[in-house]
Amino acid sequence: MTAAMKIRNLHGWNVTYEEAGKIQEDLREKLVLHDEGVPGDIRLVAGADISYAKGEDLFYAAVVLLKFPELEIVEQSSLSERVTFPYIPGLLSFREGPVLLKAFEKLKMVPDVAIFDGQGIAHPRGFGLASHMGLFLAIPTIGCAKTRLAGAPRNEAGNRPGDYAHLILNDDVVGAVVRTKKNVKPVFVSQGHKIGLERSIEIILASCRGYRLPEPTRKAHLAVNRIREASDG
DNA sequence: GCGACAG
DNA sequence: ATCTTGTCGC
Repeated sequence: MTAAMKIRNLHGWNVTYEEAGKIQEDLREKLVLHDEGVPGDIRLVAGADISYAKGEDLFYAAVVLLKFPELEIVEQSSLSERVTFPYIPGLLSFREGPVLLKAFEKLKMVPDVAIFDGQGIAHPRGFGLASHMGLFLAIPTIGCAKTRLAGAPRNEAGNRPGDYAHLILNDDVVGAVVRTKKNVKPVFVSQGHKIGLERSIEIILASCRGYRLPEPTRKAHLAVNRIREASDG
């Protein structure tokens, strides 16, 4: 996870909102949207999440690595850092990306695929958080968001776990609304980088254990909140 | 101008 | 995302 550091330094995160949008448009062309480098037999999946107190700029980030398909935690890393970039729909990666990348850099093992709490290409400029992280980490990534940012489901997803409906944006399939649990709102899955949609959906479903959100995301969420409260905040 | 808007 | 109490449903 060290190659990412060079790329990030070349990139630079101190940009205007307009420049950020332009960066996304440029980088989206570098995305690989098919299963490339994704082992046929995945053994390690990563989940990452951020937590912070309202009105505060101190962010806590945590990444957990789970053995797959057992989904047992085998490694995790975390850190806290000041963040000033505001939350702007469509530019989330510029706010949460830097600290998330640092958490990944502290890992000893490299995951076969990483799941992020946000969109992959189901984004206004086709370059959401998961895509951004995938390009910088140079590993397969999947976006698994709790709500919609862009696109519209072609139809309503069934109510059975595993049912899904394609997400359409500008006549393109950019993801899927996936039911991970019966009678519970579906999640928005989209490929981030180096992976295709069908494989992304398969991995998300195989990562669920009775809850709406996949285990990597849940575990990272629990971990980061546990760390934040233990840090007096 | 109006509505939408990941976390 | 965070804050926050109770409440409805399987």
